[in-house]
Order: sequence, then C-alpha cells, then structure tokens
Amino acid sequence: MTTNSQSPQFDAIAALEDAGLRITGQRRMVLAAIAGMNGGFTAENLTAELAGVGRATVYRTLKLLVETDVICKLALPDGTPMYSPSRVEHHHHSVCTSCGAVEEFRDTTVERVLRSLNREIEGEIIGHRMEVFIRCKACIKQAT
Amino acid sequence: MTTNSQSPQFDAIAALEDAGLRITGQRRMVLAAIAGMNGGFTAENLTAELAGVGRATVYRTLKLLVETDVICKLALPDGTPMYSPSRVEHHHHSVCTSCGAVEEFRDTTVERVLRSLNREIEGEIIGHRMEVFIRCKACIKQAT
DNA sequence: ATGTAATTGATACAAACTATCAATAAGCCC
DNA sequence: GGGCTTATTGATAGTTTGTATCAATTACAT
Repeated sequence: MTTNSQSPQFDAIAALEDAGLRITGQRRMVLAAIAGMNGGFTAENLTAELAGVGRATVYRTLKLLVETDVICKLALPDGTPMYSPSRVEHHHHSVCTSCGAVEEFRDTTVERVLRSLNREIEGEIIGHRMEVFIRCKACIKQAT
Repeated sequence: MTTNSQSPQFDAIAALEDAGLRITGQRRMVLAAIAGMNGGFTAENLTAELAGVGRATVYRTLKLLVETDVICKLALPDGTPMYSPSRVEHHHHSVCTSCGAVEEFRDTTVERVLRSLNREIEGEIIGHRMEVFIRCKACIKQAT
C-alpha cells in the first residue's frame, strides 16, 4: 500500500526518491522551511531560517529541487533570483516587484503561442520562461 | 535638419543623448563593441574585447543601455545573464542553449496573452518577460 | 577658454553560487 | 540490528556578476 500524497512536502520527498536521491535530515529541513514560506523566497532568506543546515547544502538542495521540478527558480526584472514552490504542473509566474510575492498561473493561451512560434522560430524549441511583473493588490492598497 | 539613424550604434547615441547622458569615448567604444557582436553576449565577454575600458565602466554602461532600451538583459535557463542588442521595438527572445545565439521575435499573440491575463492576475501588470529556449539550426547540424 | 558636474578607473565590497575534501550518515545486504 | 558502500554534508576558499567609493578626469554649456 502506497501512502498517498498529502502535502507538497511529501510529494517532494517522493520526487527526490524517484530521482534516486537520499532523504537526509537536511533535505527534510529544507523542504519543511520551503513549505513554511508562501509565495517566493530567496536562497539567503531560506538559509537564515535554517540555522542548522550549511549554506552549501541549502544551495545544493535548491538546485536539486529545481531539477526535480519541486520548486522553480525565477528572477525579478533586474535579475535578482527568487525561488517558488511549484504546485501547478505547467505554469508561469506573476511576481510583485514591490513585495516579491509570487503567484502561479496557468494559461493555455501561452501554450498556443508557443505552438505558433514553432513556425516563426528557427530551430527546435526545448523550453521557455514567462514571468509577468505586477504590483499586487496589497502593495497598491498600502501605497494609498 | 536631423541626421537620420543609419546604424544601431547611432541610434544608441541618440538614445543616450535623449536621456541627458554624456557621449564619452568609453561609451562609444562599448557601443562599437556591442555592434560587433551579433546575437547575445555576456558582460565579461564584452569586457575582454574592451581592454581600454574599465570593468566598472563596462557594467555601468550596460546598465544604462538596458535602461534606455538599447540592449536587453536576459538569462539562460540556469540564470546566467546575457545581453543582446534591441532592434525590434517590443519583442521577446529565443536563446540557443548550446551556443548562446539570441534572436528577437515579435509575436502579437504574446500581447494578446497579456491582455487575457489582466483578467486572471490579481493586481496591476507592470511588465513581463518571455524567453524561448531553443537549439538553433547550426547546433542541430553540428551534432549530426 | 572656463567652470561645473558627470564620468571614469582602481579598488574594495557584495550577492549568489560552486569546488574541494575530509568527516558523516543513508540505505542496501545479510 | 550491524556492517559496507557511497552519497551527502559542512567548512572553507574560490568564482561570477555585479555595485559602492572616491579622487582624478573630461564632456559640454556658457
């Protein structure tokens, strides 16, 4: 009997196991800390929450989690890197440039665009990234 | 009588002047080097070509050129920053992940997607970024 | 030609990672 | 459960991609 997935954290452990990786205490701690963050977070942000886990390990784990699609790495307009847990299978991001809040959105129109690009772009499309920069409701309200 | 724009380099000088910036020898050199690159380039790549210009100045100039829309800053899937001259007014990028070649493309469908997102996204949309990662024809050919 | 303020370069600093490598600890086999 | 093998970790140093500082220089308006 396989225990079914109840939390994103649990799914993440399954994803790591599927990739043939070991489930260490540190990796559990990183996953727990990520589950605690809602929206986006920075690597140093996370490192600060994880006093018991070495900085190198935090970065290594983040990289693994990106590779196993547990989290996404994205960037603010100036390139500042951000991380965000993936909940929706194939999605894009809206990032509030004021507070850094990240939301996922899924828009089939984007996929349609990509198919139309197949005709316009030379070569083989192997991936894409789309980020929409916003000012979220809370930040608009606060500025009033 | 206004001299009309003949090269991207010339346009860039006009753009800098319009922004109230001074046209220095170093800025001219940076622009000339960028004109020499076709497709994308990295900042260090450019610094290497410009032995006569200080590293700080190269980075400062790149930032100015991004702000004045003369060039774009973009990123490979892993976040590695790349720069690319802007020729088309409002465009997106395809980046070859093998050789780093950057092409611009303009697709009105993308703009339509953004309008449709207005309904889906909470808050005010202030910008976006879209990059398509490809393997270009030349790289596909070479791998054969 | 002159004055003023923008620009530069050298250097140091900062942020976000990455490599190294000895010590530790998963997880498989029994 | 105990041992074995190999992945993983942490401390540290190094790398990449910038940014801050500040005295010296230079563009350009007058």
